[in-house]
Amino acid sequence: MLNLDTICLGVLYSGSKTGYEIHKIINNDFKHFQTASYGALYPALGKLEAKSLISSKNKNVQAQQQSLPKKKYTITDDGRINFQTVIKGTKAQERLSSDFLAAFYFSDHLDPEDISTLIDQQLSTLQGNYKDLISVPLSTMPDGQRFGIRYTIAVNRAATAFLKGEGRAIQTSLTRK
Amino acid sequence: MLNLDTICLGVLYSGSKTGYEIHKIINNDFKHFQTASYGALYPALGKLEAKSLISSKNKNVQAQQQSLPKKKYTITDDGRINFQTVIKGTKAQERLSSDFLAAFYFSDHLDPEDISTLIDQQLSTLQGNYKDLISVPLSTMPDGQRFGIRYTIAVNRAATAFLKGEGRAIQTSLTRK
DNA sequence: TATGGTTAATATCAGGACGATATATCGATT
DNA sequence: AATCGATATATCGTCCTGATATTAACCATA
Repeated sequence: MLNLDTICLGVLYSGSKTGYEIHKIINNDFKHFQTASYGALYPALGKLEAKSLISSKNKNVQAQQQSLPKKKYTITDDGRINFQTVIKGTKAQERLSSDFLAAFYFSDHLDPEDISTLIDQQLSTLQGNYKDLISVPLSTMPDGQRFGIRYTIAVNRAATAFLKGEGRAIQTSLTRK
Repeated sequence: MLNLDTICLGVLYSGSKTGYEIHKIINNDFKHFQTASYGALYPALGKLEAKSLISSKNKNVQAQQQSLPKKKYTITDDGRINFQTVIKGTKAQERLSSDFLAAFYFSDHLDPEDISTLIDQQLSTLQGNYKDLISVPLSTMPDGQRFGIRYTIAVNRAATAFLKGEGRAIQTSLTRK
């Protein structure tokens, strides 16, 4: 699986950014396939800098001995080479971890209201994601990125349709017990 | 998110099992929503036993000082109570981490053959998953579990259909560059 | 101009989880 | 008797999450 190091290099490929900005990009633009916490991000950036795949420069020049330095990170030539190599070797792996499906697997231990709540929560998550996905400017983005968004929309639609069509049925079926 | 402790309790709820058996159940029956490595599983079982939510017994009685003990784990009454509580409080959260979509996001750095390979790999993964999903005995399983399988099948079908329908188009579109 | 609230920004830590590696046991076939 | 695949436990380095803490910059309004 791709690790956060590579994702960071990919984000920095198009221009220098602060850790905070990288975090925002990953958890907004990439959120349908990747997220990252600060607890993972800053160590990753530190490691990349130690390996000279990125470099950093303080935003405020005179703020030498500031306690929180506010750096801007820039990808190096080595970093670009490393990214190209890794991304070309990437396999189409993916991993889903779903509490929604886990809860359903163990639904013997739930009562009908719980089932109802789960379906409502899942539908609301799906609809939130959908809203985000259709709001991205498809026409102005690269083909590969657009393809990813449209793939994700197709999957999202199927999930929503299934829940809307069969959600009620499973609730009544489970209520009958 | 549900952690592995709860998943283990859920697996042991229906009967005593070895760590190896628990691993097999999670990575076969649960694989569409959860996986677990041994490196996560054995520490989790140790922790659960320390908390008296499960107990263990050596399979071979006379094998006291055996180097690898071969234990069978059993859920305790406290374990059952804990599981019921946690599963009832579960929210419909899920997290996808996809190298397939990440690679597409960065497809500027790939050439047409790479794109081709990625789509083939993803289709083959989807078809493998599909085969597994339709081979489970839907008619004899609890409603909640069947619902989860059918939901997963619906999503899988949509993904496959999208890739089959539009995969060729994206390849030619990216080749034109 | 001060002050105070929101957003921008960096950092660390405990606890979970993965992936690789090592090792031991068992049953069946050769 | 040998050996091979399946069963089985365990640990370690590394990565990631989620929580928490702290600091800096920006801007409105009193």
